[in-house]
Amino acid sequence: MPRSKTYDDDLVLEKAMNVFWVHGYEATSVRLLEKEMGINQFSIYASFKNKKNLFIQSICSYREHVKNHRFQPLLHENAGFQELERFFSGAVNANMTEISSKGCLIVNTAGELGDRDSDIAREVNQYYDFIREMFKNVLRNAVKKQEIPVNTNVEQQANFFLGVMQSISVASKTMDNNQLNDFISVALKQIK
Amino acid sequence: MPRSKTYDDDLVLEKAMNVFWVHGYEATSVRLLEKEMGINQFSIYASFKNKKNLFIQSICSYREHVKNHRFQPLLHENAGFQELERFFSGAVNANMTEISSKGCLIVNTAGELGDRDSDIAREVNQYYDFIREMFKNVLRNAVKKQEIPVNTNVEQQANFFLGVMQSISVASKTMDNNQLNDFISVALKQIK
DNA sequence: AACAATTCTAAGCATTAGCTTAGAATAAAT
DNA sequence: ATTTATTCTAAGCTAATGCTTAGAATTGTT
Repeated sequence: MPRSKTYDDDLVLEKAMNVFWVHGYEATSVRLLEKEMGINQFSIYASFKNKKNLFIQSICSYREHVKNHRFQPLLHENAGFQELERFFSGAVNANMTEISSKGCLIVNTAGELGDRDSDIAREVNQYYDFIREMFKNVLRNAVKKQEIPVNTNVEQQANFFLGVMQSISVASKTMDNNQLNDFISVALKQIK
Repeated sequence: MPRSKTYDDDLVLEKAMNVFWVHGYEATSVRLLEKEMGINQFSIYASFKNKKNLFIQSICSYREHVKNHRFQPLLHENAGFQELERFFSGAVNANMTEISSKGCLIVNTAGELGDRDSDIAREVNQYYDFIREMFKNVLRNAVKKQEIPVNTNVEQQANFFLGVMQSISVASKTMDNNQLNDFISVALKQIK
């Protein structure tokens, strides 16, 4: 009986996610959102309640985006150190191809909002916990495969690489590629 | 002949710096600034031209602040690896004492604005260049003192520690102290 | 064909943003 | 004491912010 929507929620959400990714939360206006999403303000609020909720859903959308496009090799059952190496060098190359790096949406958010908003902070922490567990699993596999020493402190190394990931997000905005390669090169060889 | 000012430019600038440090650039309104600086909007614009210029001068103020309060041991003629260790563990402890870490104003700025504004980006890069040179000097000293191997790639390690510094700024907002200690512990022992 | 449920358009709401201005207050120089 | 240059107060400017609303348009169902 009702009139049907002329847009797809997931599709416009992904476009919103990209706007937040480029401009950050505060600097993204609803006017800009309706322009980039291709729908009216009314529709935005009808589908996503308000700006903050749209942002939180954008974070979820980003999480999926990144699981499919960046973390996939690391999420394989037997992913080890080789996959970890490829992941970080891939992260640097990804920044090289773009004119100015957007960094990681979640890291950007943590930097911009800190824990000022508890709902958003919760999403950030969930994301980090997920990545820490992913790294831990990869490192355990790497030990099994004898790619890294058996006495490796997996928890410690996972926290280290979580920090490295955050650093790449920020550093890719100011460092050039040689500097970035220096950074991940040192970060990776320390474990051997 | 003129009426004399009732406030000190440097003093209110430092207060402005602190507001930007806590809230970031966009989220800091001129109303909030006049409240925290203790002077009227007119006086702000008379003394600092506009918000952006006030921000840039705040960055300079921060640079001095940090040279005197954080980098001083590293800027000593013969500062070596011991000073580097103390610097990073001190950075973690500084975050521990505060309820929620503010991070580093410059790293926050790089994260929030990227290179969207070229004037601000220039200040950020100047700051990073300064720190890279400082690290290089410290590392050269550390080699001389035989605290680290003679074949250390100083340029590479300097870029690494520049990344580490940026990471601490971001990570201190979400990681707890054990996690942060894991991070700098790995970052430091790799050079041995 | 008429109905009913929902989407869309476009205008408008109050609030806040960065910034400016007119005029009173002040203090050093004459 | 008057002048004069400057600072300060307080009000107000335009534009943008997040969000809402009234009403026209559209669609599947009856």
